[in-house]
Amino acid sequence: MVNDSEKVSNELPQMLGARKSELSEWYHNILLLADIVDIRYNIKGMNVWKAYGYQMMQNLKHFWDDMFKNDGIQELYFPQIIPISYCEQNPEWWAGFKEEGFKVIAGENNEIQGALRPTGEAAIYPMYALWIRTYRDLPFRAYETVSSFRYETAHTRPLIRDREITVWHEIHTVHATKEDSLNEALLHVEFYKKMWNHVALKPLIVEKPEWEVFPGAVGGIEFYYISPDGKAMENGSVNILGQAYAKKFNIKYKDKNGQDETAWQVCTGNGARLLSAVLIQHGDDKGLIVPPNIATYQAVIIPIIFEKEKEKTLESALQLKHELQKAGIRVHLDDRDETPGKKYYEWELKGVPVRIEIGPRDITNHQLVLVQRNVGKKIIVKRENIVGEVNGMLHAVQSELLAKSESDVHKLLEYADTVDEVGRVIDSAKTAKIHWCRNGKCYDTLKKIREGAEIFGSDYYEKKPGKCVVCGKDTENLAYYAKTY
RNA sequence: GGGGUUGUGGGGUAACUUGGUUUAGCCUUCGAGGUUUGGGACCUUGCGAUCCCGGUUCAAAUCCGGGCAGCCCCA
Repeated sequence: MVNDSEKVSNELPQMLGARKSELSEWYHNILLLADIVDIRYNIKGMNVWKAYGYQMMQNLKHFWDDMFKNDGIQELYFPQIIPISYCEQNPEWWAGFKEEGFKVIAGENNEIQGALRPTGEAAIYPMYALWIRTYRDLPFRAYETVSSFRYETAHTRPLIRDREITVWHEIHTVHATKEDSLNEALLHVEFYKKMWNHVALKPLIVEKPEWEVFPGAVGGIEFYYISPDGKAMENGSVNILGQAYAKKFNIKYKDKNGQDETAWQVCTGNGARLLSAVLIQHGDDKGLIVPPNIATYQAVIIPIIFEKEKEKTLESALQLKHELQKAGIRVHLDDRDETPGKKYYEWELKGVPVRIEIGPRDITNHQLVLVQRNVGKKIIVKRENIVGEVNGMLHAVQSELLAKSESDVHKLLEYADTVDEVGRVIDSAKTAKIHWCRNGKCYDTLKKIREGAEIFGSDYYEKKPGKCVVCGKDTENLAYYAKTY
């Protein structure tokens, strides 16, 4: 095998028009150029999924479909419109969404028929109340994958904050006891860990501050992505609902003695936002790097065509494609009549993890050239070993991306033990790790340190004796403070 | 929610300040034909734009108002 690292051009990426360090512009440009979503649909906060991007999203969806269903969680589908009668009967709930809610108007007098679901509970829980009758019906575990609609007033960002939140899954489970519901929540934390691992991302797993848990609920565990600019992005949450919703929606069951009991609930949700974190985390100055697990194409074959041997080369390339497909590798043969260089740049921009070059020289020597996208490593392999070599390279990309994500998170966290230090950490585009006594006053003090920054949670696992960064009180609680998306 | 700012072919831009010889220029992309093809090929040729509605004016991409959309900052 030959090792021949590619030179990285110092020029500004021609197609992309922005470096990774100019994150906002980079992200904006790449969505369109790499065919993820087209943001030019003329409704604020609504985008068109393009085939290349949508396939990635679907690959991710298939992962969660399998994971949930293999654990016995059934998939359901509820209507997108919540009846207006429900909104009227629950004025408190509706008040929370009145401004953020899309209303559905129809009929001769343009009456409000309902609202596009801003969240699933109002569609789902009234039905749960009908379905759940006895302890034998519990646990009841179901999920759906749909869109949610919120008329965001703050500025929208494609896939991160949209008015139509697409490919959004939410699990809603119902249990007989508090203990059962807590166990369920722990299971969902494990689900999400697996999902993040699948896309080679290292999450920060935190407990919500108690006042962000809505009244009556027991608690919440959230997954956060820390982006290269040090900002924190909420990206999946597990809500331990307690009995708050069950009481409101009248979700009861008869126990073994025939007594009515109120149920306990858990819900979780996340969607396309996870893909946005994947794109942002793994991309570089050349474009995207898509983790092989969800890549639309895991490998792309570029035939090196010379006029004399054109047919022979294309035929070999096609054979290669069939062989790789047969081995279960998602592969694309780019047989367009363009120069190879142009194709290299395009597929690098689109983030295909492995490139395979096949030309007359390779055919003669019974070899192929493989290039690994994330590091630019180029190797020559024997033709007969191609399936193993490609799979090996795919595994390498997947694990290298994960390792990089882990080290990046590590680099972006900085412990601070004074308020001044906290400010300095934020100014250096990082997330501050601090001791915090969980007191609201100290929380508010910190909120004033830097505009747009706040404590977004406490480490779910790590505890360590120390003193609150604000008041100096003893605490074992380690919290995170950052600007948030 | 408040403030600022921008809108010109698919993408990036020039002309806008001072309204008029601009047939709205350039780069890129895209189509056709040809020569090519181991890191963004070349030649010939072609298609494609002033966000929408209204106002001022002899005349509007250019000035004014509103709408919609984008971006930035603040809540």
